[in-house]
Amino acid sequence: MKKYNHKTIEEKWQKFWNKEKMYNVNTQNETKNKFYNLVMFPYPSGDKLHVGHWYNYSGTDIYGRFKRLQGYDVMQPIGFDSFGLPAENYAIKTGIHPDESTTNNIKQMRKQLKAIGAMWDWSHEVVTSSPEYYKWTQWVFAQLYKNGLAYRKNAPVNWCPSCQTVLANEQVQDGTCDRCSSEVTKKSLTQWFFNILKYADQLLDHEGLEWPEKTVTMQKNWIGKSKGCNVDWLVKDSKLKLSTFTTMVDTIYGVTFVVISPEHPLLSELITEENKDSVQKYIEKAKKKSDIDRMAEGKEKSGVNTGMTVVNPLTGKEVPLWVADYVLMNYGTGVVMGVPAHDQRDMDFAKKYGFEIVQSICNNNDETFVYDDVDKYNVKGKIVDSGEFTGLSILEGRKAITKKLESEKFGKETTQYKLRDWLISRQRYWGAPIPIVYDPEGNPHLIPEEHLPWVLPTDVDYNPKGASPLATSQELVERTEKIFGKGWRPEVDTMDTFVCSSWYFLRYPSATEETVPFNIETTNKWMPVDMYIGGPEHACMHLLYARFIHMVLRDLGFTKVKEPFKKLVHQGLITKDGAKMSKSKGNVVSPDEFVEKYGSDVFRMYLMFMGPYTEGGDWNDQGITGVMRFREKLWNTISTDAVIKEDLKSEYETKLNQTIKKVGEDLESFQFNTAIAALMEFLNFAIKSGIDTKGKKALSVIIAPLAPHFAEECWVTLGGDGSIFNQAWPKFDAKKTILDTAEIAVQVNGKLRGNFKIPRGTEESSVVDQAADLENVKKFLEEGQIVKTIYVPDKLVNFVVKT
RNA sequence: GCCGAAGUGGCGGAAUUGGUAGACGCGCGGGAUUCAAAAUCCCGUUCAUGCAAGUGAGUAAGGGUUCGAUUCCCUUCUUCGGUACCA
Repeated sequence: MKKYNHKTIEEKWQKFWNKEKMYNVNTQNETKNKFYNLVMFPYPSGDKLHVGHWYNYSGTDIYGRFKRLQGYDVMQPIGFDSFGLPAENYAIKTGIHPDESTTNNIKQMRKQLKAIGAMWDWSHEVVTSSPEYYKWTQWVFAQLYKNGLAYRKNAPVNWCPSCQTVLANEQVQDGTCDRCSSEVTKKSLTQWFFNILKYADQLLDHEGLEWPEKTVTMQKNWIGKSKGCNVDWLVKDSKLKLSTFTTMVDTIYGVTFVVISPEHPLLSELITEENKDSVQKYIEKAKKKSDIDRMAEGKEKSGVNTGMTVVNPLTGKEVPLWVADYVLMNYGTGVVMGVPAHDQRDMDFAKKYGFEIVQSICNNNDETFVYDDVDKYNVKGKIVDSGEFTGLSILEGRKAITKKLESEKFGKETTQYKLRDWLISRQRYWGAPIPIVYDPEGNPHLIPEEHLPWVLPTDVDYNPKGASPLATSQELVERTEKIFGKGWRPEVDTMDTFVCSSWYFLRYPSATEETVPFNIETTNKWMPVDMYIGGPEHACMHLLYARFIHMVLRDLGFTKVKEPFKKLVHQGLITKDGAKMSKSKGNVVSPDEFVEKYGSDVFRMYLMFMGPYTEGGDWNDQGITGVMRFREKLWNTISTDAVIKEDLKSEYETKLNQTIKKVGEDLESFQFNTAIAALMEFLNFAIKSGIDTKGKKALSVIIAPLAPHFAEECWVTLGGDGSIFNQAWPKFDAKKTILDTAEIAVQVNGKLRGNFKIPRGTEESSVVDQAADLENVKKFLEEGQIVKTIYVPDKLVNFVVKT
């Protein structure tokens, strides 16, 4: 028996896999059972890989290797999502070009990714900041543009007046700039949008996707479709009309005020002279507050009177028009009808400013209620004090009132979404340039495909004053004029990095192709992604954007596949001392020292043994010795000759079959912790019973996804041929997974009083008799009369005794 | 505020079509081995009580359904995550 030297052994096998190109997939080849195993690609940060990445990629690789052993042609690509803010900030700080720092970080991370010993297919690597990739990101933009899905409109950005620059949300701290602490304001810029709303209904349909229920719910809530009614209110002494959106038009007789958002474009025309000052002040104050600030103030409402009144189209009643920042401009119409009797927020507002509270609906017990759950009350309540509609059920009333409003042209049934169109413009340097140029009249034109990649200029000031960095490039202007003519100007904004990551899964299988973004035939062969693994924080952004872009390209005929990600799993978060790991907190745990000391196999097994994959957990290294001991014992057992003890042979068979079954099921469902526990249990038994070569081989194969280098070494030690990953997952005999004896628990009134063994399948009467005969059971049975006996075959007897 | 998830030994965690709570591992205690230590092996390890057999309590707290509840229902508390006051 040789000593197990993880360092040389792991190095040896990584070299072997590399040399044999074992995990490089030729996507041109025919395949009957492809398996596209995908993990969300990393951002190449200067922090390098931490244990959280290892956790993420270990689970991915375990699943991929498991699928390979099950006979699938597995493709498990990796790449880098390399455009983004951190590299740009680093450049501003150090003067090092983002391209240089990014390239260095990628080099570092490649090395670390290789140390995992994962079956990455490096032949299909993508780097989103390379011209070879972003050329096609620009092509994606072009497809949307040509099909009317990309358009320009004004949208506000965070603006630091002191730095003269646009700030990301994360750069705004309590309303101030995180660099210079001056107060951040809003500035309106013309920006590019993708019309994701057009796909809202399709995105709501998750049919056929094997996704966590929670994620589907989150996306549905994010899209937030709701049916309701727009109602028009005439403004008294004015020619203006205000439209409100409501999902509860049935309460329109209970309206006692109307509230308008401080950002509403018509607001300036809706203030009486005497209220001008106070409203102006209020608007100024609201402008400075971010949406998060507004929310942080909790239930405390604020508002101010415009002095105007509006007219209820059904009752003719005049109600006051107020301004309040609890009304958001970016949802509905930016104007809300106030129904304090049945809406909590309106109730809070009315109580604070003394508005009348008028009931217009009640439940079936004639009680009033706050209308916070549409579905709950649809069926239950009815309309009261509402003229001709009184007495109708809420649902009937809603229909009747909508109909009346429509016939009198004061309203219209409408559908609203919470989802907004996707703003893709960024006033940043380190991103894919938007492939647009403007003619001398300022009209946008798509840059023809022959000029792609429309390369990112290098002669720029990363920290410009007042405009996007690309605006400082002389070369970009010259290039534009040279190609398009005098007076033509380039677009200077770049694309949101989410655009880069919204189609990379289409690029992977075709990554070696230079003339197309992706080969349609290859795509139809390899898509959809069969398993997609990544953090739950991407539920509403990346996972929605990627589905959207995929749907657009699908509708344009580039793929026949309906949805990009068939199965989805979210790994849990690994924290350190309860906090997310970050350089700024100084709690980043590097995997490198553990890999050095224990090896990749032990380290990844330990990470997986910490708990369920989807839960994550707080990092500590206290238990890693247990996994280390497990590997040592397993190595000793496999590399030592032994025979199975005669008296334990049948139990051994059962245990082995049980373990093969259990480990297979657990790997399939990402319960790696219990898979490892089952392997440990089997090893503990095998040390007692002895194990033959057939058993050792089976054991090596089922542990291979978890400890790939170790398994390879076991395989050659056992005289196996080639790589263990060309073996098949062992079959188990279902009949042999069940022991022929069973243990019966005996309860009296549900309390355990004893147990005994029976041959499986013993007759009920016999088991009950034996149970009643146990000394400790007798004692309790004598205390009263047996009124009932419950028998669960091969499991339990419960005597119900009455005293 | 709203939405979602989760609370089990000293610690990480296991067990749910309702059927013996604490698998597996860490740690700890005892023993073997050793001149000694490390490593390794064996035994024990939810708490209380008892020499023991056993008994009582116990899965965040309180109630309910049931012969039987970590598992189902209601209420409350705590922690974590998400958040765009969605009319």
